[in-house]
Amino acid sequence: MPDIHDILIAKLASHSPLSAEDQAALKGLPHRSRELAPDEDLIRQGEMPRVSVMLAEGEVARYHMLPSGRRQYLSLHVAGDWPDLQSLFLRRIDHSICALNDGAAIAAFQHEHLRALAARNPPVAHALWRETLIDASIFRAAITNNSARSAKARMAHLFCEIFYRSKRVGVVRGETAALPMHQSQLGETLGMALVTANRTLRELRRTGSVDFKDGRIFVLDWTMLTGIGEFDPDYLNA
Amino acid sequence: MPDIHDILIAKLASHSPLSAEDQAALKGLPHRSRELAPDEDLIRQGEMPRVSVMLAEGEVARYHMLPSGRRQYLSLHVAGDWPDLQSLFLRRIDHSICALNDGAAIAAFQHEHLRALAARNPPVAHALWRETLIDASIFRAAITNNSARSAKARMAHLFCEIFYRSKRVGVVRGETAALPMHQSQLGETLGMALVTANRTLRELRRTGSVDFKDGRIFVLDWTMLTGIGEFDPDYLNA
DNA sequence: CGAGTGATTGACTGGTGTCAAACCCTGTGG
DNA sequence: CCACAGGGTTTGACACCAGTCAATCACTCG
Repeated sequence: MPDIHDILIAKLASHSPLSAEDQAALKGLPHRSRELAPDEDLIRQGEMPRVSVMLAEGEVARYHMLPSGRRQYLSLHVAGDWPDLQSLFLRRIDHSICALNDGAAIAAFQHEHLRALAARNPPVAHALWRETLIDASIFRAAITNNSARSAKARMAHLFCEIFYRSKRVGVVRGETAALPMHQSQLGETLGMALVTANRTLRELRRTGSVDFKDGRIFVLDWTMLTGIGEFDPDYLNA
Repeated sequence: MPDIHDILIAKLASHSPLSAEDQAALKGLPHRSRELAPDEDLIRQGEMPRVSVMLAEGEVARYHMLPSGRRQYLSLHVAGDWPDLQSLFLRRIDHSICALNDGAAIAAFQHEHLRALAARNPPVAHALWRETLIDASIFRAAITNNSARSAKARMAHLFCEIFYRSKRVGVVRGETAALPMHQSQLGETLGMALVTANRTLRELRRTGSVDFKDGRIFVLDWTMLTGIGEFDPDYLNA
């Protein structure tokens, strides 16, 4: 497993300036690492966690569970992401987070340690705060994607986002990125039925811009794909 | 116009503990107040604002503008909300915010003042941070609403949320709350065409649980309405 | 080789979008 | 005071996209 603190600092430094002193303070943060079993819930809707985790490896997803049993995925996370940093200042968490397959490893940081560090080190606080704001920005993009775009554009946009974010943290191999989901889960992310997800994927394949199989995205024509999905990465950088 | 600092402190104190000292510090924050013209954009997509605003009165909405010209509303805001606190730590803002009608008044706080106060006063920082996290929680609810619910449930859920949030800040008169939108805008919020919004509203009226006209929601049967919309306010409190 | 899971396709139905017209209300001007 | 214009709402007709049901195919695993 790669070094937790390296990932942590690389991620925060990628959007927020951190002095050597700030970085040292982050390195001093105690944490507990562990691997997640496939499908294991890291946090469940309604819980009041006392730790926040950074994803060190693999992919996890946030989701809502509706009364009907229908699952709605809210966002996907790659190495360096803090999928539940939201819980640092929310009493009760409104969603669950699960590992998508068997490669996920996390580092858990106690809320009290994070809060104490944030209180005495404003640059670190700002970096973590910004991390949660970029999350919010991704949520906004998802509202628009699932509400205002055609099925084809929606799926293309999702592929673009995951590929782009994976590339930024260096987990893209060649022109393929991991998206360890089944087509039914793709549907539960994009707000469409399994059969529609399958047919939409067929349409996307026909364009020659992208493929998706065995839980991986294969980008064949990035320019075309971003065009179909109206993808503009501005919202990710912030 | 009501006193800005009263609204500010009431709102933050409603979810975060603030000592007398914290409250005094907030009262010391300089700000500029002004009214917004109907449809006036408070912030535009792509800008890099140097202030964040708290809404003192009226209603404003965030939205994305798509290349096609289609508008997607992301969230609605009532008195006490900080619709663009997100910009405090985001370089470039990915969405616009506009006044919905002619009653909106705002108080603008300079980013540097907010950051300085947050740096030297952790409880205030936490309160503001939490404010942005509750925002994110509302975004998540919108993803699920627009992706996984029927048109009828979707609209009912929106009405519930606006009514509930309006009630919490004391702007509900009788059993009606302001939602100063046309049906076409309702559609652009819920991801449906104008005609569908109109027909969905007709269905909701038939249930006898709610009415919507002249930019106001009329709640006739709260229990039925929350049932139709699967509304659970947990995500708002946090 | 059979069982099980996920992907794919077909047939059918129902919901949603588009186009278009009629209606309602309000403000304006003759 | 009435005629008219304009914006918003409501309704109808119709096409089409998307959901459901169901069967088949492909692949892996025991």
